[in-house]
Amino acid sequence: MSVKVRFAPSPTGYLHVGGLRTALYNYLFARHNGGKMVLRIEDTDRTRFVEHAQENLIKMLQWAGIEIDEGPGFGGDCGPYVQSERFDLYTKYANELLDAGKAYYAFDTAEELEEMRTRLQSGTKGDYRYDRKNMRNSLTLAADEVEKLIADGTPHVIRMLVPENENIIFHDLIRGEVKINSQEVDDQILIKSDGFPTYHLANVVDDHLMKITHVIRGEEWLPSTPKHCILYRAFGWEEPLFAHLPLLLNKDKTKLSKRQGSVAVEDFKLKYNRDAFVNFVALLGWNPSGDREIYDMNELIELFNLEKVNKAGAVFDTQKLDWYNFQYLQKLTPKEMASELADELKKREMPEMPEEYLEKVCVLVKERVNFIADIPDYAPYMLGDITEYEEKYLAKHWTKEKTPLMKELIARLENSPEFNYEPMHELTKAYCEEKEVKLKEVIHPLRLMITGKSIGAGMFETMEVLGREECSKRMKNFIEIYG
RNA sequence: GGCCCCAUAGACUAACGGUUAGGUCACCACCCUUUCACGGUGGCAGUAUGGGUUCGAAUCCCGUUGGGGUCACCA
Repeated sequence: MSVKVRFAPSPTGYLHVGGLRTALYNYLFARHNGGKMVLRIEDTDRTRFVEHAQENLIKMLQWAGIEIDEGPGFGGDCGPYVQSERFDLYTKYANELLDAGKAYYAFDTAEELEEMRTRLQSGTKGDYRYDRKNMRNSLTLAADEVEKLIADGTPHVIRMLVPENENIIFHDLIRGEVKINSQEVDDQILIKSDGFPTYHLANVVDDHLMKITHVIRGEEWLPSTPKHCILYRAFGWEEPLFAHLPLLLNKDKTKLSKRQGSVAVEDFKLKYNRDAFVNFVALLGWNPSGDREIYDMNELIELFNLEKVNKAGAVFDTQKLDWYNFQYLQKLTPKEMASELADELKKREMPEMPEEYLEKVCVLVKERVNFIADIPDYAPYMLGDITEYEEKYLAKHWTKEKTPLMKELIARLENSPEFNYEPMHELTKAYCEEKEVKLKEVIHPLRLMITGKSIGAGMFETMEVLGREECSKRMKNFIEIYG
């Protein structure tokens, strides 16, 4: 049987990085096995629906390079792929369970349930499960009474009838055998009083109908998997294979959440290189063995397997992500870098510059920044006039006494036949020998004049990019102020 | 609290009974050097704990401790 997996998010806002990783693993698994990737939108909670969330979800998946084979707007034989459009299906299957005596109606109000919980809580066990024997439902009420309540339009839900004292065993591809006694499983609501299904019902029905072979999802679903198993059994359907992925964690090891930093993929999209981000996320919880760190999408597909997915959660630490960004930044072409830099300039409302020039700037400083967007801060002097001279640097490397020495060097540099690295370097070295000073003695003052900062790329490379005219202007300007 | 899952350095991880426990990020030092980086070399730092099983355990089993997840008419 060919592999078919699904990513089934709720359209409740942005795409969470944890969700993206789940989607990525599903995708890698599907592609590795020549299978299909389904996108299903789980929008059964109408109160949490967010406009445009679906489009955003899809946009982010596509940005990450995750291709969808079946889903809303992607075609496929098992549609529709949006649960709110499958409404009738769930009612039909719920009724099937009702008829088979594997589900029942319940008429309890929110207050009654609340009461029930406080009552159970005060008991010895701390058991919050639905007390089916003492509540208002079709198990405790007479048949004609139930009929009447429904006919009167009394709000009601459908609950699944969990078998008593039965061991629910399922095999998880990552965790091995997991066993839970049905005593621990609640009589889960299948159909809410608004007629919509809950996640559990919709999920099981859809996974079955869509012929999903592997359910790969986050570990937070592990505790409710027995419910799903009970449903598969009640319907007499074959269960898919389950794989519960380790969670992505905050620094304090709790489930990754918004409170402790960005978790929206769109935020990362703004800052990070796509391939760097995917590479990083792929290796959070999975590793193909070996000492390599850099993998492109095709390699990830080729190497991915569920057996090597870890069991323990992984802290989402952006420090390493920054390093990945640096690695991928080095691989970009000058043109790609220049285009990013141009975008950044625009964002900062800085003057536009010729692409050719920006390319040179990027090549000059790329191994000194983790992000292209850092360049305007790292080397503002490449993108505009010098606004200040770093105080400490000035104090350390400049005194008025240096004026004659520097003036003559400036004159020679200005007249260098080629305003390039090599001749200027040679010229300056020769000058230092002649004057019997170390190269450092003149390079620091030069850097000060040209950049105003103590850090930066090689001096003559920097001057070459800036050009003869600009450098000449800056050197003269400096002498005028401090000479 | 009940149930479930998990446990290799600060972080990500390798090891699938036999290694001086390997790699990467971060941090530190040195080399390179024209400052800062890059690069190179080296360093810091780990099998939570107690028992078993075994000739031999990070690896298998049990207990303990610790952490997490989950217990909704949310997914």
